[in-house]
Amino acid sequence: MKVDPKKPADLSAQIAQAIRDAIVSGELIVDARLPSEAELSEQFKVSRPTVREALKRLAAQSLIRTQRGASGGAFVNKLSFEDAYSQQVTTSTLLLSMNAVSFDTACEARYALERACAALSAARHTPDHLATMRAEIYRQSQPGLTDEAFCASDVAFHRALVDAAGNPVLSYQLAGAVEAMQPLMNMITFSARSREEIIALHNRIADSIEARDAVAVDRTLVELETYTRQLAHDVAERRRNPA
Amino acid sequence: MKVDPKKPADLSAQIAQAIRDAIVSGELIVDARLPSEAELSEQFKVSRPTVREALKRLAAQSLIRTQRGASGGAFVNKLSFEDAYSQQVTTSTLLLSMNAVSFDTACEARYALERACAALSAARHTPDHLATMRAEIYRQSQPGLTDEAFCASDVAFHRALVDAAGNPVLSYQLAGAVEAMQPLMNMITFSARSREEIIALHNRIADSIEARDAVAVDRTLVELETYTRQLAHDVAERRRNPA
DNA sequence: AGACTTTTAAATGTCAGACAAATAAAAACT
DNA sequence: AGTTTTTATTTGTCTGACATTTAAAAGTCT
Repeated sequence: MKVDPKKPADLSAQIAQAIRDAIVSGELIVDARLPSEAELSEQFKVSRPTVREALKRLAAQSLIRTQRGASGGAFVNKLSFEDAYSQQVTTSTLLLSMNAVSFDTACEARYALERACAALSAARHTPDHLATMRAEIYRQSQPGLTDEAFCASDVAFHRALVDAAGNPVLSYQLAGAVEAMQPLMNMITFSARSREEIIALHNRIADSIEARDAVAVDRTLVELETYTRQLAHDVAERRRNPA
Repeated sequence: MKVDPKKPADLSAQIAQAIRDAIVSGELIVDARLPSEAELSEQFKVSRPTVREALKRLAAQSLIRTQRGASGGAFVNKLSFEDAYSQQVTTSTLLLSMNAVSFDTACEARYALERACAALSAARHTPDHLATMRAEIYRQSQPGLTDEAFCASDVAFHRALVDAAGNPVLSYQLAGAVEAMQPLMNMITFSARSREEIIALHNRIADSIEARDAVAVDRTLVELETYTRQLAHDVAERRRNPA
């Protein structure tokens, strides 16, 4: 591992990249201990603060963890689905908020992805998943629920639907997309009437899942997408022209 | 923004989180300039190296960019789809390699996601996307292509298929999943016979896209998934029992 | 000998101060 | 007015030091 002192990038960025490459390529395996900061600064011929900046970059990506004390140091971190998931949520959320992604675009993506696992969820769901979905539907039907709480429960419902597919890779990818949409969803004020409608659709989805009827799940998700986009459209219309 | 000196986390992690929160909440908007490192170290009552470690953490997530010189400093970065995409690829790749995700699981996720945008791609593709797909198919048919190059072209083909959906959010989510699978795919040695088969399927996909026949695209993707998994299964079998 | 306590060494976390390098704005000079 | 020079600001890097944590080694007592 070397660094090029005449490259434009910062030394700490170069060092971070060198170590990152070593991890991705498998040269450094999970739980392997990196050389100490003092040793790294010798190897790379830079000062300790520079090495530390590089290590913090890697820590920010959950690629390493550090431990103090004797026999401490920096260790290659086993990237868990949860770590990856939370990173994805942060990234997706910012991406949506910073790039003026329209509600329609985000919504379309979300439901397209969700429909991708509907068939698997119908086939493989366990009683657990179904129970979670029913519980969230019940919560959604409680009167006096704030819009935020309603949306949060909506996210939990769809999360359960995705998890029911029993594929952790799918869960990690989709849950991020679904959760990232929550801020956009929160901009919608749900009338009592629209909540009823959504809950009815959720019930149909749960029923279809229980009946292992993939086609019905898909059809209902399409309806839910259409309805959600209609709601957003109405909100936008009312904001433009408050009658 | 404050930090709690008796919290377990490192000061630099706390400061990074405080600034991250300010960005996510919209308190700091895109292209806003953060206070200089000297000012931040005063505000947070920590030294400059500690502030710098915090800033490097944020830079690693593409949340800020820094510029040297007068009127330089750290600026809130507009997270581009490309930045988000490359982060996702890194994360997904590591996730697959570190968690012993089976080929079947990853493959299932990949094709489930890809089929999610097949209908949109059939409906919305431009001549550009189709041309890219055809070009990659042509490249795949060249003799003497290494397995790595064949896989890379495969990724490019599927990338074009996903992009044809015309939804950048979908592209960002899916392309990461597809690309992350490449290392797993590279473990397969493609015989001349299997390449032919895959190219034939690619051709059928391109034809179906051109005909805007969503059902045919979906059906062919299912075939391709089945075939890919069969290939991987054969490879595993041959490795276990080299006849 | 065995269990408990103390010491020690190694490592990260933090700090202070300094200089280098880049860069834009201000000043000086045609 | 246009060009060059100077200057101030800010990040990038280095050196050296001390604080804190932690596991292992050494010591001590029963």
